[in-house]
Amino acid sequence: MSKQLVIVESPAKAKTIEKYLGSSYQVMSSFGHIRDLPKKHLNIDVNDNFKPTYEVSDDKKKVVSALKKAAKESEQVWLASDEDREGEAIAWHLCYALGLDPKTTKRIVFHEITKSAITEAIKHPRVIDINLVDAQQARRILDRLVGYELSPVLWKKVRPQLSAGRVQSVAVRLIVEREREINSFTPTSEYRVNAQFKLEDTQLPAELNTRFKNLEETKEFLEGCIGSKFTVSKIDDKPGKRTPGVPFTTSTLQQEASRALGFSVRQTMTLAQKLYENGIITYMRTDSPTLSEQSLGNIKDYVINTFGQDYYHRRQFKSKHSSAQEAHEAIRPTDLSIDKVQDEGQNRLYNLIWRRTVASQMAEAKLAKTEITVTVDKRKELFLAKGEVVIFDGFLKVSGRATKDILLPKLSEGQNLDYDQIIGRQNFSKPKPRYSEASLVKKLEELGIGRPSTYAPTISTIQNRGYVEKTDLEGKERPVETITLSNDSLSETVELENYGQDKSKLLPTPTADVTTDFLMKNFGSIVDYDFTAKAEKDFDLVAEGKEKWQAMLQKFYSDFHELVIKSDSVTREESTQTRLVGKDPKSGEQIFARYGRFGPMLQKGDAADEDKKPAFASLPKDTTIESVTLEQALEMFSLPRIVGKTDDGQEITANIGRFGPYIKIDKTFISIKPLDPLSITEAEARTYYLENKEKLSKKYIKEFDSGIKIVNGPYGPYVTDGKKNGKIPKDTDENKLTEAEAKEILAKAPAKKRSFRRKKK
DNA sequence: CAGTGAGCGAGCTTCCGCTTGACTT
Repeated sequence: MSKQLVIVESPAKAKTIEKYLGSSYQVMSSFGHIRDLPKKHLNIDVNDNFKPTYEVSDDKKKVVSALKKAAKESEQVWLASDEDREGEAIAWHLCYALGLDPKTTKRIVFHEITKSAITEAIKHPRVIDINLVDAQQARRILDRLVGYELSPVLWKKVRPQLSAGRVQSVAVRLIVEREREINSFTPTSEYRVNAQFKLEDTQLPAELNTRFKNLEETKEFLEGCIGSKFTVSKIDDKPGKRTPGVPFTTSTLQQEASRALGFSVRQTMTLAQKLYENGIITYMRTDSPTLSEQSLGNIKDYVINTFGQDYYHRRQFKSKHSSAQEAHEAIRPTDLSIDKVQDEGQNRLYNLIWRRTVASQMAEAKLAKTEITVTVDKRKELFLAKGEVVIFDGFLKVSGRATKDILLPKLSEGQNLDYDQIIGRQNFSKPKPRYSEASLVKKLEELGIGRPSTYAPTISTIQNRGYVEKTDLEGKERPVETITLSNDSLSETVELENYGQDKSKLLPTPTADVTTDFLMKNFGSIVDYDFTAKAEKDFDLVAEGKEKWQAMLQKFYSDFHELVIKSDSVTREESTQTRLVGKDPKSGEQIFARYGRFGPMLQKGDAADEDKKPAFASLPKDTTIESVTLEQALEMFSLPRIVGKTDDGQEITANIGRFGPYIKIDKTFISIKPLDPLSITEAEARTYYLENKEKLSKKYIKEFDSGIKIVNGPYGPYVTDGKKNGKIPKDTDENKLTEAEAKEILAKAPAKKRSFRRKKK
């Protein structure tokens, strides 16, 4: 029995390829990387040419032993991991884990999963490209060095458990700097003027080609309009066009799914993974917009058969980003005749992919654009009316992009017009927008930072480490001045406009501010926006065999490590941005604002004073280390504040704690976000107390005499004895559960996992 | 979740990139 073993990265891929290759081939998958640097410790000997220690990852032990067994039973092994840096390294690691010779083992690659591509690949095997492997090792080791030398500096200088890395620290920096830009932004305003001209049975809306600096200039213009003659001076007809979008890559799919469907980056990837596993779409982690020749042919047939020859237009695509490795093709349907999938979320995403793919091979939409110019005889400014009508829909037939025709009325040059009304309205400038998950991914891709498989995890990491919070922001109101000309008389009004609302945006926490400042000051070269791009150039030199990876790393590391050593002399006072706010008039003690172990805080008294422990308090709402005043600080030290009594006579106190403002009744803490403990009234506090009581009454379904409780938890009802929790089976009614049954569930439940909570004093 | 924060010091934390489950009590 002569067997051929082909090893790919993805199990879904393995299934498809096996079909194409026939029975003498067995196709297995490695499930991605199989060996890595162990998580604990650096595992790189910086004194011995950066010698790495690799080991088979825990979760890959089973996979590796299965592959080993299959390899032994095979006559020939074919390493078919992806054709990129990581894929080459996977092939190389496989050689070591399976006991194969990396110099002779057959290595094959293909960019698309089609029968012809795969049989062609089998005909042209090569051996592992060790230069490409070395480029991957350089990338891997550099990331480990940066991550594992920089993070401990943060533990010491800023706060434990923090992390830093080539990708995440830049992502955080982007968000921090954008927020600062927004906060220091002062809106300016200008005045736009819009006219409605009267026609027999319709109106002509037009906007003035000039914007005025202030209300006076606007008023002067409108006064000049009184008694003026308005004349159609020019009617300009121009052709226009619209082009379809490029087939999806991971990043553009995430952006479009967010824009059109409101999906988070993670949601999109989970749904896409399902579609891929079911064979509905091609691989979803790709940086290439390229369509395979075979799929181009299929789309061509589909478009011509469905819409006709006029609607077809062939286009092929290449990535604009130099960092792209293009090991896969674009994300597209595997079979265009599938137009629906069962699951609703998957179906919505699939629809997006289907439409984008087909539209990319369709003709441009043709538009007829019209611009009508209206002159005002006493003024040099012009009114412009713009119209746009689709005369050939082309790709718009399937793209799903809404287009609205703006049809202008038929007019002739020289024709005079009367106005119905002319309105001048104040218009404020806006700061750059905050980053959303999707726009952050877009920015990172532009900078060449991160890879398709890491966008979603990176967004999770910066949130889990407490650098970023996904937040909705309430808007504020501001007055907007409007001046209207109607029937030759002017009237001024002031309206209120809502501005500054934001939904699901990434906001930096104080931790992000302090950490970014620290990194910028002491490790500027690492958080530089070009750091990755520069490193990539070096990796390319290694991949081309022009430089040894050890030499490349040595150059990087000697500079980097020096920064690490130098950073040791930064005082905690500096890294925590300690600021003297003032003196307590009562005790004369100094009050500081600074960044503490749990975020920004206030400190009264000097820590160096051995006799007296300093007092601590939270920062008041909407203040920062820089902005908090002495008055505000003193108020915070007056907390906790006695608010009053509950109707059953218990004392209510209010304070701010780790999780924000709260009230306390006996031993119960109740969060009062967004209220302020300094201003909450007794009545408000009582309402919170009652609501809390009601919630608690619903939490416990039943309590047995033995102390065993049936509780309504966030994942469904469960049984607890205080030490262990047990899940109630779905087919059991929690309301009818007997004590004996509850005990049985508890007996079977696994011991509570050890939590990593901090030890209490 | 649970209402801290100095300092002392034990022992812990941490990177990026490639894959898919397991499944929260």
